[in-house]
Amino acid sequence: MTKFSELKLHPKVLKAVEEAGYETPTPIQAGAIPPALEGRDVLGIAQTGTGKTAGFVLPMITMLARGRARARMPRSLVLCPTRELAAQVAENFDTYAKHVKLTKALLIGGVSFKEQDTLIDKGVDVLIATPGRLLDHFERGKLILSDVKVMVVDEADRMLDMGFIPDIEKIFGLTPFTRQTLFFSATMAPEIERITNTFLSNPARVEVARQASASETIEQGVVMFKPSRRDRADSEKRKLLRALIDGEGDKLTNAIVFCNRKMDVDVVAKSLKKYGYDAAPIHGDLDQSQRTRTLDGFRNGELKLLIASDVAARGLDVPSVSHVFNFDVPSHAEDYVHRIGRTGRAGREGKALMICNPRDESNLADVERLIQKEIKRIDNPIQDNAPESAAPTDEGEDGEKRKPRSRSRSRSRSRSDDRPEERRDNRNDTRRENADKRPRAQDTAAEKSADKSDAIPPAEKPETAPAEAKPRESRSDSRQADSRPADSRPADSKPDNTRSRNRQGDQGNSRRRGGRGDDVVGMGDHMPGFIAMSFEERRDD
DNA sequence: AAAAAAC
Repeated sequence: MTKFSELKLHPKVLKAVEEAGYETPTPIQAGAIPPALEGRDVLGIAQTGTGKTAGFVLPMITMLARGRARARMPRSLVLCPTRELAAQVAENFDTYAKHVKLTKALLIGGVSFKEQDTLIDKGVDVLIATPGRLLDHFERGKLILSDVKVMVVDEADRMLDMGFIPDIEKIFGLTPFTRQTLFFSATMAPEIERITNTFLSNPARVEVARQASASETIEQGVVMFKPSRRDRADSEKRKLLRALIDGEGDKLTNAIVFCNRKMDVDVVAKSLKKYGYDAAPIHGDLDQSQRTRTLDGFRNGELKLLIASDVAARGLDVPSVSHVFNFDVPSHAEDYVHRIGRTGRAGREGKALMICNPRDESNLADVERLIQKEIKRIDNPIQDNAPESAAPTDEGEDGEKRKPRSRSRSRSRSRSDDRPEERRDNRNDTRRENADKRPRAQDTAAEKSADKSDAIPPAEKPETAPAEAKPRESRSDSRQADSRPADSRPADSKPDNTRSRNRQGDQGNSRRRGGRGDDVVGMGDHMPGFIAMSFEERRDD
């Protein structure tokens, strides 16, 4: 078997590789490094987790070890589809170029141009970039790509998915015809084939088998989830997730929870946190510093649960994730492979559990067709979604109060004092006057029972926290009025503005929160039935 | 249907 020492890498690169603890290259490395060092174009077809990053980083450092970059004229260029991936490639350069004098710049969006400009001005050997920011620099005239000797396109199929191909073609056009190109893709879609035919010249084609590990070393399971009621589907699904997490016990050292939508990433992360889990969200709408911080924390082991959109599905190198949870069935089957590929890496064991909604069953079938394997059905660990479960347990609050109460609440609510001024002003005058005249101290019980913090939008509605997650006794006195158990309204949940509106006259008892957005303002006593339904219910009707 | 990426 080939060893790194036989690959003609620069001795200083080899030294760094050995110091990092590697001796034997992976198949993609063994296949890509020699032709790359000969100056040939390389077409690498490999999944994530196969070691392809080092497959281009090591030969690049070797080739760049001689010579120096001129101002604004980088000597090499690596393009990545996401910022995290670009950052990760940059780290690889740090690791393997530590004995070589090499300058690099990371050009990604979401951070200021200034530092990037400064580096470019001084001249860099390696430019690692996401396409948008690279072109941005170029268009501002800060960057000259005519001295690029090596260009790498990483995760090309993902670039395709993300609509970056025109940008990539443009960038190809800005670099010299004579450059060397290293091109990596997990699949060879027709469009990718076209690009490679256009921009690669007689490439060495290196293909490694589809990650066997994806379906073999990873234990997979799926829970077919049926909510007891549609309006409880979301919270029950989160409860199921918690049960799945809990069920893994100590075997779960760290995990990624994938959701299909950014909004769900936020909601799930917030919910888990509230229940005392060590969780944080990552997706493309969060600012870059937070993304970086969260990911760093996760890598360091400071963060246990990473709740992620598909920004984290591919390419991210998180060394040892014990579990992957798919909160949703991915709608592109191949995303499933990428997601679960975050666990069971490098021969370690991994476990991937998924929740499947009834409406996602066809997606599940697609996934199974792709991986050519049936995913084991797991019983729903929560057997008692039925009413009685919702009764006296810690779930009680969440389950019990909603529907029956909502009618009367919504009625009395429309006359109560808890509305924000501007909204109250929209209501009819008599009513407003009546409401306003009434001294607070004499608020009727009905009104009091109405004026709880129900304005919390569904996404933010605190779920009842379990006993062990009951922290915050300290509540500001302005809130003491709310006799709901302190634990059911965590201080860090969003609706603070809502609460502060509700402060005065708020002597109510604990009973009336827990609704969703089913209270209506401005409709007097009558509320059309459809208003109380979720969007889903309306659509289905 | 959604996510990602440029300001």
